[in-house]
Amino acid sequence: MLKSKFEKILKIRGLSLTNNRLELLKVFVNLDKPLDLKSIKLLMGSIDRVSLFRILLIFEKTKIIHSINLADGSKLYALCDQECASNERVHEHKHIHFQCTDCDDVSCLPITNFPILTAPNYIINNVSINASGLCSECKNI
Amino acid sequence: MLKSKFEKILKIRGLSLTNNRLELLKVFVNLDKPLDLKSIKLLMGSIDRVSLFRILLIFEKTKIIHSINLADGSKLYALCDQECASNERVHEHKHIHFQCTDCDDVSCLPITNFPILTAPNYIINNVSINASGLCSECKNI
DNA sequence: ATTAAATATGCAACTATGTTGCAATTATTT
DNA sequence: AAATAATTGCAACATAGTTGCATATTTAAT
Repeated sequence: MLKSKFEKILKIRGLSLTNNRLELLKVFVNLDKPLDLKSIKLLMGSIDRVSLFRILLIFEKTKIIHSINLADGSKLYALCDQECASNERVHEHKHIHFQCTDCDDVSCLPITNFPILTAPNYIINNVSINASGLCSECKNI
Repeated sequence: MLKSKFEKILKIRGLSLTNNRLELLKVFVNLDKPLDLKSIKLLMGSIDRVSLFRILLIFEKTKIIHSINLADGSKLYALCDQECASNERVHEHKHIHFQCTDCDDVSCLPITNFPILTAPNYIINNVSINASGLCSECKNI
């Protein structure tokens, strides 16, 4: 029996194959954009709240997804790209999360020169940047 | 009857003088560092939860304080400095919130050159930066 | 294929932050 | 000092997130 790409993603990380996990994984892969809990709940149908939280947790631990805390206090969950998943150390993101103030969509900014911060007498190990404004689609409307 | 500096801060913003408001203001002014809700509750004694939230809200609206959403999802409330309070437009912060991974204290980074971000096809209006590492006190221990 | 062991699920119950409506209390105004 | 306006505390609610436990499902072993 052939394994789907979803089943492979779980198997590689040593996670057992369950309906809930496959369903949640499909939601993330098919939509491929950061989602808040409310959207995930809607898309997941009748899963138990606790089970959902537990799967989100284990997906985050095994780097299938990562969570994003925006500057406005809202929280999103998003699929990890290759860089996320391959980094064995701290789950650090050298990308910038951008929220469009028009369409509310959150995406990663295509930025090459991640700013390097220095401050006298401080040792800066981690920098997290969130930006907002108009995305490429909304700026032309 | 002479007005205390706390009473003046409230009066200037057209807020009526109440014990709760004066007490909360004193907490912020005397400690002068970002506080999470748990700490504020402890320091405030027997105030009702709802009243506390309402005062935090009105303090934020009148720019006595601002709230900080850290990259780890935690939320802090902190006194505004002059720049915050004088800015009539969006309550934008051209400073960087820094959390020490050793002592957990949150402070503002003394940074002069706030990085300017550009990305092709995006209009970036607001940039929020959180950093972590070792503060000036902990790095020497 | 069946069974045993390991794991995941759903439920009840709990904590924390945050919100709304309302009656009682406290500030401010006249 | 009285009338008006604003604030307070309470009950009740909503959402995010957690823990313990019995039941159900998956996986591993026979």
